[in-house]
Amino acid sequence: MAEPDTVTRILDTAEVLFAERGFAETSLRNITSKANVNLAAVNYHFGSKKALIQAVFARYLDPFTLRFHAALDELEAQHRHDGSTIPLEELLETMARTVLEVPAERHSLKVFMRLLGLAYSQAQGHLRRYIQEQYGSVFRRFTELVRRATPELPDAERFWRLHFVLGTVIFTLSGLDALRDIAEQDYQDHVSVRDLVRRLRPVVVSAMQAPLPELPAQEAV
Amino acid sequence: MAEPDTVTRILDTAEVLFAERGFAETSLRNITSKANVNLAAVNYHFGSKKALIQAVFARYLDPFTLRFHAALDELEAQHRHDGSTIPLEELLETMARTVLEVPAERHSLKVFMRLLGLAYSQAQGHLRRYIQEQYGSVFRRFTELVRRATPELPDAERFWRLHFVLGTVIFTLSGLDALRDIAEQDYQDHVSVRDLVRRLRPVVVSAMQAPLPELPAQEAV
DNA sequence: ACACTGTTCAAACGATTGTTTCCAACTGTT
DNA sequence: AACAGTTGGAAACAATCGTTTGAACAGTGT
Repeated sequence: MAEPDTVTRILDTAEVLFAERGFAETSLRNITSKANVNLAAVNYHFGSKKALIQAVFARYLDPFTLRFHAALDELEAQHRHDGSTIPLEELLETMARTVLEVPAERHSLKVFMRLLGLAYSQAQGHLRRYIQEQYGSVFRRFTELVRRATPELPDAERFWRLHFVLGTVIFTLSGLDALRDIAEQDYQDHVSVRDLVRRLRPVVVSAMQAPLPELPAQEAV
Repeated sequence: MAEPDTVTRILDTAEVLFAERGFAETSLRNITSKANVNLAAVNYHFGSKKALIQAVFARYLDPFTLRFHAALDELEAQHRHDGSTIPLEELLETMARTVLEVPAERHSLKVFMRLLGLAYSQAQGHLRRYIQEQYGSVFRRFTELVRRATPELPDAERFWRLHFVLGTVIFTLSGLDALRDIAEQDYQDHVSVRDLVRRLRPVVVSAMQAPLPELPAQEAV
């Protein structure tokens, strides 16, 4: 088998170690020694550790945004000539399918989700800002379609609910290994990622379609 | 005003810095200089940085478990003499009330939630293990009550759904500041923590009561 | 007065971090 | 074959990390 080139070996090793231990807890020496490349290679090829982290994300997110845009194009085309709005279930289904599809090619979904979870829980959130700036457009397109699919929801309410379910998905899938251990020993429940997605589906839909909250209690202190 | 003692000053400063920047990214020198105590004070009073982190959690979780046990006692007593089972909404309501109540006294709920989020997203999860071991009993008691409140759910399904909503709550409240910024500038929506809890209520209830997923791939091996 | 306790302090320890330097090895063009 | 430019590698860089040390300090009891 032909050895992958240095850049690829670094990325492959880095994403696994980052996912396992976090960014600050993973040293460049850790990565380079496990990847069998020289320590200086990271700074040579990527410039800095921070740039390496962003490169790891880009390798997942670039193909994801591409495919997701394509999938949304197709979805919109289907519903254009009959003039119907895309139902919420189809939107969520499309997103789920794309998320499952992308890393399945070469990388691991578990790693991808763990990285996303880390990015969002990251301290001052300069990673979250990077993701928001770099990939915010596809997210805005998605939310606009969700808006048309759920006209009964006030804009602010929909915004929060989308983040509620985002939390559910990222939290669950990024902590998958630990949760799976507990589930197996407590309930003899052997669950795959696809099982989990199947379990998530009705929960997410119900969450989005939940009744509106009662009117805000008297604000002001 | 009387200066709090050294231990308290360290804890007060540490929890804020940990919540802002994470555990690995916050150095002891950072904490001690801001708290106006000597660097060696941390190792003297707590033994190690890891022990300090656990102490920060204990200061939140110890009073929480105490009050939550008491609240559940009261709830069970109310429903004992009329023989009814405690409805899910009341269970969730009680938990929410306790969570809001505890840090309100002296510390910040935002900090508490951020710490919880960090603990769960933490790498190898030795913090999660610590929390699980130290405070697992109150969580098990709660899940057992939820079990009686939702007899129609298979055990495994309820387990996963509880973690789904746990993800929603922790993810949302721990990333509150960043999300609030976006919400305000995009929707002129000024939310307080209590607003968010009000918004969470119907979503969480609907998520727990969502229809069962379509037929399992292969349940019960 | 002394000894004993718990606490604070400045200084240093060894280890590890991200990054840079300098030279050898290689690649492709002339 | 000779050169120029790119890539690889071992070593060193300065900075920062958590932790330890030993002395000074303040009370308390005898």
